[in-house]
Amino acid sequence: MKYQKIPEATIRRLSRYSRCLEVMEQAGEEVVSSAQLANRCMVNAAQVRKDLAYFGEFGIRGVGYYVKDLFNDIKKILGSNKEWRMAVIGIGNLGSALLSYKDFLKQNYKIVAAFDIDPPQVIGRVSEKLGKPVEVLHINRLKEVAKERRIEIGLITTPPSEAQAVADLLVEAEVRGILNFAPTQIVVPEGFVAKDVFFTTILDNLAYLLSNN
Amino acid sequence: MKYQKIPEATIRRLSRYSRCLEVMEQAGEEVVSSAQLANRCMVNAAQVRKDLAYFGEFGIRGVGYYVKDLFNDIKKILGSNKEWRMAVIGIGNLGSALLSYKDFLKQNYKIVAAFDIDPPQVIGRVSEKLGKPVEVLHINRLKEVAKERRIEIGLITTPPSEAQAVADLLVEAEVRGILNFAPTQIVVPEGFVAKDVFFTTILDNLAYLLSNN
DNA sequence: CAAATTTTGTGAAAGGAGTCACAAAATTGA
DNA sequence: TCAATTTTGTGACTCCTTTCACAAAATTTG
Repeated sequence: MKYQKIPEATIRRLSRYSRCLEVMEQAGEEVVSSAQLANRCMVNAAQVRKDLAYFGEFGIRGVGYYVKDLFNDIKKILGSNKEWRMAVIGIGNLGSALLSYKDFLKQNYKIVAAFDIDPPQVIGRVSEKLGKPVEVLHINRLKEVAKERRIEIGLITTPPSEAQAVADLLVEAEVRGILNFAPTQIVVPEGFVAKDVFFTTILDNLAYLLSNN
Repeated sequence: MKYQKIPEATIRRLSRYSRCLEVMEQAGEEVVSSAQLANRCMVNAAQVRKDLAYFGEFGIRGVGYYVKDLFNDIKKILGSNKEWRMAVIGIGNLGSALLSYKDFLKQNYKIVAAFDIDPPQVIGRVSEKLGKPVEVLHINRLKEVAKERRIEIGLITTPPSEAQAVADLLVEAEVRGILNFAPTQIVVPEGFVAKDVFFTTILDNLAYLLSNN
């Protein structure tokens, strides 16, 4: 396992394999071949093996992969075996949706704080749907609370005009991971990671495919 | 402009260029060079020119691109110049969020219908935030209403267990574009387009980057 | 009006990612 | 125990995407 740059596509696929393996494990399946896994995930069998090869040898020749072990190994690779503590900043519609997104969020991603800027009807409101209730706090408490609750990921759901300012606050609070839902590109310093989720890009993509088929 | 398969990455970047150009146009900028545009979008200048070259010649040598014209041309390419009429199926938290997502949705993507299965507290409820109010209807009216309101894109925000069934309904109703937010892979026949938005994949990606830096 | 400057459009080169094909390793069965 | 079978791990190949580099076209300047 000598070092190589790992393609982002590989990481995305690992996440997919992980989802499949979870289902298989729950279904009581014990062993899976690269061909079977590939089938379920709609990819090439060699692709599955190549992706895994970046990180080591997980299979047994002539047999395949032990579902349970592979599932754990992939989670370890992705870092999704640990619990990630997240904060939502901007409690409008999308922020509220995320706060009660139980069905969509895997158990290891926990929202443990929520912030907004002042609207009195929001501050202090409590979301109880996801395990422990989460109280909405004023944004000026971000730094203090981030430390206290060991927050590692911030979800930005403010209007675009505020997104970069919020990102700066998160950086200051040493929250190293940012997922930005506002339709504006976020910039963060070295050592931090920001991903933009552009809703519009996805729709534009769909529109293009619909227009040209 | 002879035919070539256009990479999906190109389409994603065009959407990005489009967003930048919109801002530039509003700022009153009239001309932009590939280098400037590339800078703003964090890509290579040759990349910008190559991407555009798939579709024709839009620039003037020695000058650059007219912001307004290029913006229009790209919208035409993407099919985002026309109005797209959408329906949300599954009015839980995420569905509700989408219904009032004004800030995040561009003007040409309009939600003109909302469906759910039976919960009486939801059916008949009206979302007014986005221009015209949208009443939540029972899912069994999907086919009829889809035709009536000329719906072209369906947004699936049901629990994962129902997602494929809803997709099948949309196919039956000849809604050709599907954006699926449920964490399960959707399959549609030839001639239809389905995109999955896996929230968890994005978070896994972030977790990986945070764990390995 | 011609030389200098700018910037596009594009062929060629470089770099990555995906697929193929097969040796190596494990198992099964006679 | 050994041949047949299965399936992994991986080098080689192919295909696709990005970057480079430069001729061609337009503008600006003296």
